[in-house]
Amino acid sequence: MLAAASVVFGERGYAAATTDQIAAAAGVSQAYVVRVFGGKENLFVEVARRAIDRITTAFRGAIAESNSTGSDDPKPVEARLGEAYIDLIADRGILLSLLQIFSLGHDPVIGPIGREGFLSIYRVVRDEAGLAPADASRFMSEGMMINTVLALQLQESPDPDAAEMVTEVCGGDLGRFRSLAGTYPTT
Amino acid sequence: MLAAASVVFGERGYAAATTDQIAAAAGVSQAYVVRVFGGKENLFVEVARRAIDRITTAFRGAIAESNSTGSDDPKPVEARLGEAYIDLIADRGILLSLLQIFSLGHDPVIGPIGREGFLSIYRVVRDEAGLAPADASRFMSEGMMINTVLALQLQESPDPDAAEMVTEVCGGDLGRFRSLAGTYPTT
DNA sequence: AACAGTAGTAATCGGCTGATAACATGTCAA
DNA sequence: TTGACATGTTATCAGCCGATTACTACTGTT
Repeated sequence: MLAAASVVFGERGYAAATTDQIAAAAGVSQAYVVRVFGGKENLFVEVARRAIDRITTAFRGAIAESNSTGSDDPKPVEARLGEAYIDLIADRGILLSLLQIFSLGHDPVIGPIGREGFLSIYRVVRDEAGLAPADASRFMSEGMMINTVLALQLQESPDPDAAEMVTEVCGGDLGRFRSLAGTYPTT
Repeated sequence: MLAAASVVFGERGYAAATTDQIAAAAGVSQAYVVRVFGGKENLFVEVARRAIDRITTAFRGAIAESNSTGSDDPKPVEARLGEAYIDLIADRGILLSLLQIFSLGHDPVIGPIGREGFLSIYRVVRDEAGLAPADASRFMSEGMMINTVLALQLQESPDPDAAEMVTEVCGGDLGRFRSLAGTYPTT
C-alpha cells in the first residue's frame, strides 16, 4: 500500500491524489486504506518518511561501496553518490513525493519532516561521505537540479538546448538519463 | 486576480487551492474567477506563464544593470543574477507556483509550459548574460537549491547544520535570506 | 465451542468544489 | 434612447472524496 501510495501521490500530487486511487493501485478497498493509516495525511507522512529513508540508505550503500574499493579510486565518492541518487529517483514516485514534501514546507506536519529529512541527507553526505561543507552543499544543489530536470522530463526533449543542459547536469552521461525515461514503479 | 491566484496556488498547491479561496483573496466572487479565466486550469496556466515571465524579465534587468556599469566589474553577472533571483522568489507565491509547475511536468498542458519556460530561462542566462553552458547549468542548479531551501524554510531553522548549508548556498550572505523570512505577497 | 484478534469489504454520508445559469449594474457609441 | 458589452453578483447544482459504520471471513488460542 505504501508503494502504491508513493506512485499515486507522485502522479497526482498530495491533494489531487484520492484514497480511492491509492486503494485501486494497491488492490484493496478505499475504506481499508483510510482505516489502516488513520487518514490521508498520515499516509502521506509515511510515504514521505520512506522516501527520505530510501535516499539515506542508498547513499550509505554508495559510501560503503566506495570505501571497500582500494585506495585507488577510479571514482570519487561524489560520483558514486550521484549515480545512486539518479538510479533511485528515476522512480517517479519517489521523485515527485520529494517535490511534494518541498512544496509543503510550510505545512505544520509535513514541514518539519521535510526539514529534518533534508538535513539528515546533508549530514550523511558531509559526515559519512566526508565531503567539505562547500562540496556537500554543491552536491545537494546538483541533486535539486536533477530533480527538476527529471520532473520536467527534459531528458526526453528534442530541443538541443535541453540536451546541452541535461548533459551538463549528469556529467556527460546523457544516456543514463535517457534510459530512465518513463521509468515507473519498481517501488 | 492573477496575483491573488499566485499566492493561493503557492500556499495550497494547485489541486488544493480552490477557486473560492482565490476569489476571496482577490476580493471578487468565486463564479467570476471561474468565468473570467474559463476554468481553474486556465487560471493556473496564466499564473505559471506570469511567474516564468517575471524571472526572465528580472534577469534581463540584472544583465542590463551589469552591462551599464563600466568595464570595472565589482560584481560578476552571476552574482547580480543570483541576487535578482533571490529577491524575486522571496515572494512565496512565485516560488511555490514554480514548484507546482515542476511537479506537474508530466501534465499534458502544464508540462510543455514548464519545459519551455525552464529552457527560456536557461537561454537568457547563457546567451544574454553570456555564461558558458557549464556555468549556466551550474547557475540553474544553485537556483533549484535556493528554491528548495526557501520552500522548506531552512533559512529560519535554528539547526547549525542548516545555517551552514544555507550560508553556503547564498554565498555567505545569510542575512539576505533571513531578512526574507516570511515575506509574503507583494505580488 | 467460544472468544478474540486480524484482514478486509460494501454501503452510505456530509461537506466541499468547480461550474453554470440567471440576473444586476454601469458605460459608451450610434 | 437604445442596444451592445464589460463587470460583476447570487443562487444552485452535480459530482467527488474522505471518513464512518456495520458487516463478513479467517485464524489461532484457551
